[in-house]
Amino acid sequence: MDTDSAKNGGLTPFSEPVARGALHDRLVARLRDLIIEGELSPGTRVPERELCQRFQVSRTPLREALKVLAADGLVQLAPNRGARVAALTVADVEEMFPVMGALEALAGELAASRITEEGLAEVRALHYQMVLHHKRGELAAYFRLNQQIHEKILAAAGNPTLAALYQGLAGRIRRARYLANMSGRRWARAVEEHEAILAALEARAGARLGAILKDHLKNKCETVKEGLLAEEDEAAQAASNT
Amino acid sequence: MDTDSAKNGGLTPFSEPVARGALHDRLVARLRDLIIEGELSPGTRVPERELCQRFQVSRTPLREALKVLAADGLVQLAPNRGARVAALTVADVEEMFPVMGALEALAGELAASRITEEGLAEVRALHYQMVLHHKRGELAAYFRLNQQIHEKILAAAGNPTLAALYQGLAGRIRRARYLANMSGRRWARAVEEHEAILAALEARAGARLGAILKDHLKNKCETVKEGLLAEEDEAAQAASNT
DNA sequence: GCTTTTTGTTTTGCATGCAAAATGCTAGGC
DNA sequence: GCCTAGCATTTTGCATGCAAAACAAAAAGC
Repeated sequence: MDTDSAKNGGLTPFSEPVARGALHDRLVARLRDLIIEGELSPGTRVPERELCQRFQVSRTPLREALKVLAADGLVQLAPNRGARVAALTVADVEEMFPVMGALEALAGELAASRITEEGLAEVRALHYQMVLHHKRGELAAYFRLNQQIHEKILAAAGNPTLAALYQGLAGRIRRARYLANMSGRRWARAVEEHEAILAALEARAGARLGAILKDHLKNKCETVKEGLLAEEDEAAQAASNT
Repeated sequence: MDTDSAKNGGLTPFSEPVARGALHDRLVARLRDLIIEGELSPGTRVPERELCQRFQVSRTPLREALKVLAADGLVQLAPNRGARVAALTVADVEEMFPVMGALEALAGELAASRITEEGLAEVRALHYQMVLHHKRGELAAYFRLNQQIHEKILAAAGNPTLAALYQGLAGRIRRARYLANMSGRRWARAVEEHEAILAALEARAGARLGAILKDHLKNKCETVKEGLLAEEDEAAQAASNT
């Protein structure tokens, strides 16, 4: 294959000279998007040279960005062998989900006791808008609101360390979201759980909220796992067709 | 002041040409030690140039190492302003302790159901050796064994993601350990808690172990906080004496 | 005397160059 | 025909060089 025509897939018509801010930080964000969107397939090598040309930057900032992403767990760095996009296996998700469950449960407990009336109102607004998106079957918009709600709760917990850790994990599985096609029943159940979340938050029932969130996350991760399995099957089929 | 005579403080008589492995990785470890040992005071700038001379490396790998440490939260990177050693405030510890509590509680739960008889025997051996060190008043040795026990539990949980996250946080407060001088009562209590930990682990009582660990960690962090407060007072006194 | 501006120095950030390791390929041996 | 050894190419890792931004200090203005 000649350079970049294959992988770009039409998404990036021109070279992308990123604009403002600290270069390596922008690269981190840019690469993150590339990985999440699946443009950089998991398991494949990260073509350092190619990306340099594409982003019109030298290797130094790009390498720095890769280091950061490696620390975040999105890529794996082998000495003298470059970077590979970290593959998100089902086993990985099964590892991550109890951890995220514990973290989000803690966030819920803290948020229940610390959230302001204003914050509560914001969550409520987000919640009902999300419900609306569910009714309309707008999955992407639903996901967006869903994420915002969880972020609000995390913020209300008032614990940046907790938030950072959670966001790190969430970032790693975010890619899987792109291929998660929730069944109608699962979706409805998720919305129900969100009703319970809001109720617990309004009642400021920390322990209960924690338990609900833990459970909610468990279901969410089941969804992710299904999507991942489907992807793996797909990949296996593609391999056998070669 | 001329170059490096002031800050090195006599601790490093010669230049330290580190030996084998990937350079930037070694630098990460080296800098970590420097920060933990307190040679790089919190809040101060990390003298990039100086460290380059000291380690006989160029700025590129050192900068990469700093990026990694920043991702770990040990240093803070300000754009165009370089790196500062992240100060560990009491507020930080108060943020981190509930998170570590949640993580270690989860680790305990998982470990209780997954630990092998052999693993259990290892923990038991470590535990009783630790008790011995307590009786002899050997604080440093006690700390080492203590840490090993927690690592064993973490390993027994069989969840590398969880372990990595916990180790990350533990690494950040490790520095504070260097100045934590436990009172006799606190120490005795910690040992008692460890007795309970071992008992719960042997009984494979996951939930109970989780609760104990959470509590144990709470006390541990109280100790750290006290040490930190003492340090802050010390710093304040030093400042007023200037 | 104090603030403010301007200039000089240091430091940071990025690009480039070069040596070593790894990868892929070809030729030779079994 | 298959495996192995040798070589060429690519890729990684580190060092260095240069421009811009930040920091510090001195001078001008009020």
